[in-house]
Amino acid sequence: MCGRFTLRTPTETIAAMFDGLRIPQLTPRYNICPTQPVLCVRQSRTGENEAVNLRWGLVPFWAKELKIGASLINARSETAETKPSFRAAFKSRRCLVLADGFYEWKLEGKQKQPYYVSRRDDQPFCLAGLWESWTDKSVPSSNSIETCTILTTDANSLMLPLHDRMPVILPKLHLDLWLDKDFSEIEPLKKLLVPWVTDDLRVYPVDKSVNKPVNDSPSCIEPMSGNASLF
DNA sequence: CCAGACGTTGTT
DNA sequence: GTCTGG
DNA sequence: CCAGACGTTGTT
DNA sequence: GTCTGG
Repeated sequence: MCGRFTLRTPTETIAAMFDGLRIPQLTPRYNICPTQPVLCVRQSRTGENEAVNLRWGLVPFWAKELKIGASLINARSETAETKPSFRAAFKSRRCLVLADGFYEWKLEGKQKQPYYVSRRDDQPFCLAGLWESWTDKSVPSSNSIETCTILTTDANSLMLPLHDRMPVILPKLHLDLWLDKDFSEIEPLKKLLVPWVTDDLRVYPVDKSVNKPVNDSPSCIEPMSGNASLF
């Protein structure tokens, strides 16, 4: 779940969400895939928020190969704080992954139909994430690579027809606590990782062109032709 | 002690 | 790096 | 998440 | 079927 998402909001709008935080220039993205750079906000060493692009798919610092990250694009919020791959990041390397919609595939007969989930007002939102830094020790003097993963939780009633899990969307009220690298009390943090229950999301089927990672255009989020929203 | 795993998803 | 299994 | 590859040799 | 790449 949550293996593809979008970020098509103008750079200035994202910056405004974080009180004018400096954001790397964005180009609209309609089909963000694992292993690609994704826009994240985290707390810097000095305690200020910073926006950075991180490779999607967390690679634990002890991993031997980068490709391990391809299977760690999501982390279960119920267990992340104890899993060897995630627990260190959960304590002190939490981040937000910026998105304004995500895709889910539903098995319909033999076909997998993609659906797009976004806010009715098309505003962006923050997904709860973890980040990690990894260095390839098999290649002397190689640079470190920073990677991230998106936390998941139970699906809400809107998503349940598609899937039993959904990404954790954090409300503005909780962003600061989630980002605080010096706060490491597990239970208060876990209480933030719950399904988004407000009714401001919409879901509709889209064309299968989103299936191919190479397709990255507004057509990915166009409602499927001849079929009004089912939700 | 050393060796080997360490994750999620969906599907069966 | 750290835990589990042998 | 889905799509696409999945192998070796020798030669250019 | 399973792994890699995007």
